[in-house]
Amino acid sequence: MPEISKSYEPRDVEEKWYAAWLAAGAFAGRTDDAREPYCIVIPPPNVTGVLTMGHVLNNTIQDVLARRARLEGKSVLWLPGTDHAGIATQTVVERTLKKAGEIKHRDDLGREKFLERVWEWKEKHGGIIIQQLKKLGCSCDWDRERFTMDADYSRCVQKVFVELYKKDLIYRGKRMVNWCPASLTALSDEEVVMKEQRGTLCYFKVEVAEAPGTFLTIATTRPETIPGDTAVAVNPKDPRYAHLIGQHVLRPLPAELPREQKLIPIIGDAHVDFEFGTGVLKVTPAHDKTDFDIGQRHQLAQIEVIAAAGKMNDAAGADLRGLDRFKARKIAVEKLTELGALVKEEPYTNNVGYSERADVPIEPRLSEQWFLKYPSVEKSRAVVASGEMQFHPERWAKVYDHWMGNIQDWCISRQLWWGHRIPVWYRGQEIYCGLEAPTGEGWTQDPDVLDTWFSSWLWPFATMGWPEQTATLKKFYPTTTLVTGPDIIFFWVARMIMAGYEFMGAMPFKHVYFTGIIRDQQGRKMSKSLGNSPDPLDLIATYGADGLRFGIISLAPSGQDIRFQEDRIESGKNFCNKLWNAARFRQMSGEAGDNSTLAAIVARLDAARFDADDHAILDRLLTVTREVDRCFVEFEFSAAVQALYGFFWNDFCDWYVEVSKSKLQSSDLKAGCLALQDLVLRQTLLLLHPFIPFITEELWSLLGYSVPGKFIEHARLENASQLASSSHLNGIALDRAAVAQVEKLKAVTSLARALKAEHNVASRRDVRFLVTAGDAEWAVLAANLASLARMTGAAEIARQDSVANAPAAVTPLGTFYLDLTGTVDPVAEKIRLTKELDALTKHIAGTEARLANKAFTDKAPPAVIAGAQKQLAEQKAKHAELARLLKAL
RNA sequence: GGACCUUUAGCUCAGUUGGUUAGAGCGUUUCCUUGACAUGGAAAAGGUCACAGGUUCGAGUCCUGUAAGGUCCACCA
Repeated sequence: MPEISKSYEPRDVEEKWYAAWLAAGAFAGRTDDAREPYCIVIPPPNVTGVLTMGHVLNNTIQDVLARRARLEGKSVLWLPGTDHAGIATQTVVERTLKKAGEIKHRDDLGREKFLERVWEWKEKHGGIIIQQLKKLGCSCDWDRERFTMDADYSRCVQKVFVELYKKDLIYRGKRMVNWCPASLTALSDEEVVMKEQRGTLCYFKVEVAEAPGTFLTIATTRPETIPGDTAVAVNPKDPRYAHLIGQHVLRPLPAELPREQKLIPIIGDAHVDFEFGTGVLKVTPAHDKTDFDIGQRHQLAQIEVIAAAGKMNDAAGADLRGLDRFKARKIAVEKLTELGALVKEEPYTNNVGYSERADVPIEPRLSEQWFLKYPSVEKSRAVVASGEMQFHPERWAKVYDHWMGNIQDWCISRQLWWGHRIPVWYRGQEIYCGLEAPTGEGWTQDPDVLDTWFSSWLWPFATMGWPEQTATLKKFYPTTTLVTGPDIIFFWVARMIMAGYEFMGAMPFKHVYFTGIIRDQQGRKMSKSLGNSPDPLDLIATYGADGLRFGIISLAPSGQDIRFQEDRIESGKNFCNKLWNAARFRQMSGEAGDNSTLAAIVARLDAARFDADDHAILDRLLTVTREVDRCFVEFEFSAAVQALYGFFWNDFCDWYVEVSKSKLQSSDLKAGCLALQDLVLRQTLLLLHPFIPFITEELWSLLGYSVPGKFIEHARLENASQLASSSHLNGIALDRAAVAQVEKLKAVTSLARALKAEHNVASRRDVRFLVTAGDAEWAVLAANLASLARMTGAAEIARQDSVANAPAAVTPLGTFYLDLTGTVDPVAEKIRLTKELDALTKHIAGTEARLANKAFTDKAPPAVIAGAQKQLAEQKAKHAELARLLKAL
């Protein structure tokens, strides 16, 4: 067996094992066995993307789940892939080509040529994030990697479109949509983010045509759309204006129009809030969603004044024509001023919709688009509400339910080139929808493509070969767990559920785990533009993939946003080093580990020869195993990692390994002690493996725990019960008294060390402790004298009947005196003891008061009362001893 | 406007159905290279659990309200 080096160097180990796992086919999802399936489909990252901290968190969790499931003996498939990410990718490629000076606009290339370039780009950059996921250790079945624009995947998308079209769930209509003037495409409501914006509220007056000299004042944030106004609306219950309904006003712009063309009606509509502004609303049905609705109710004309790219068109009039919409806003105000129509301007803050991708204000615009009436809504809503599909944390179920209850039709067409082309053809008034182009002359296909999410929503089954009833679908659908961020609960999760019911007749996953959002120290979301995100690959280079994984999991509490702290990643690395060195110590202490199964090792352990420390560490091992178990059931990964950290560092290394150092001197105790170390190390490696797969695999191998030629990942050398229930450990009769005894020894050690530290001899290893103790207490101490002396750095620990004039500590196993004749400062010692005594006196008073309270003794459960009584007795005993020491000074 | 979340040590967070003297990591202070590990060991300092009421023998934990911060949804020109 090769010698374990002094410190852990992740790089070589990681590369070696990843290659070995791939070579062994350890990640292959198998359909040819009878084991219980466990399946995760990856949230497909954008094909042109690079790994972010969000990906690290999300994919680490998925890998943890997949690897744990493998260790539990399940048949695991983690299905990977990437998303074509319509707008994002098209924008990136177009921008790059522009920068290179190749084109001014994608039209310069034309659709076919441009798409060729996007595919080239995809081939060149598409694999980057996949390689990065491998560096992180992700155990995906890479042979099954899918892409949302693969030929057969595209086929699924088209099939789904055609089916929904035939069910009349997909329809085309001229509607008010969110138009992105930068990308020149429609967007769904989910792709629009509201941003607060400081602007101006502009008040202008219009004359009532039927009553010259009477003016109405209107407040607006968008004076540039005045040429598109086709009415003025007031609330019919508003006493100020109700009598004017049915009359007309003269719209001030475009100024050049003749009077009769400026006349627009005054209408009454309940939507108008008479508290707001002046209570008079200008109605622009072609450029505002609410106004569009009002226009529908009153059959108003729609005058479009802003063209697709956000520039004013001819209808906007001579003054505004050709101007950018924001420039036009200023000019419109100037024009109103010239006309004497401007009343005032005041600063105003309101919310404006922005295109999430292009980050420009969207323009509500009338256009011909395809819409989807969501299918299987009720089932999808009910499955979450009933708890049949579980959200973790549960509260996201409410958010989901609220959205499902207020669901709006989905605008699925996009005026882009990169994406799935809409399978619809036109010839004159004829429309044909089908998988293949219709036969006959003169048909032209709809130029639009589908929203990226219209392909993503099929991900859980389109990746498995649907619509064929493949073995993969049969074995792994519905999948087990989806791990994703709550920010795409509507974009993706909800839609996948609906698609699952509509096309598979079953929910797509049983659990959805929502990770937190990773933020920087100031609480800002990590983003490329802010430059506040560390590069995960740098972190891997510095701390190792295991260190990064351990760190990110440990700082990710379930369901809360995460403040990133690099020192937690560092502590992940340190933990790996600790694990490494504990294994090193084991290796240096004696022959290589036993390579039989854990169950066999346990069977050979001679429980009768366990000492108290053995019982104590087994007790802790059992506890942490069960705790990790619970954490997996409840999706509390950071708690699992913290439990393992505490167990291994404090209970095993700081105590058990330290006390072992004495036992290893004894030929009598050595074998048993090493066997127990092996047991703990094996179990700990198994429990840790899902979180830190590389180092655990390496140590498992270096310690000789492998069955020859196999390793943890694919050997499944030990079956599910190993990990899940620790049933093999349940067979060992743990001695509770021994466990309690070790707790006392730990307390004694700590108090003795503190005593030394307080007297500035912490580092000396030649001090003597004198102990006054009862026979029973001394018996315990005597049995552990060697390790106790080592742990406290004492040359000797000796029993005495009484000790005078020495600093002392009252411990659960007698009073310890520090034998430092001549160096005691009675005054300081007196102050120290008095302080301790005072604190204790207060506690005793508190406990006594509690026990004297009849209400307490009547109503509190007996166990609580007994506990208080026991506590009081202990406090009093300690108090008496302290008082005696003080008196003796 | 509606809903949800958060508020505990200098920082980031735990704290299971209410029950001894509220914990961890990092940071800070002091000491230590003792034969796994200085990526380490030992000890210590540091908290009126946001605030105000209430329920209870007992509240960090349950209820009501308030404040601050955050997220999502809707949106009034």
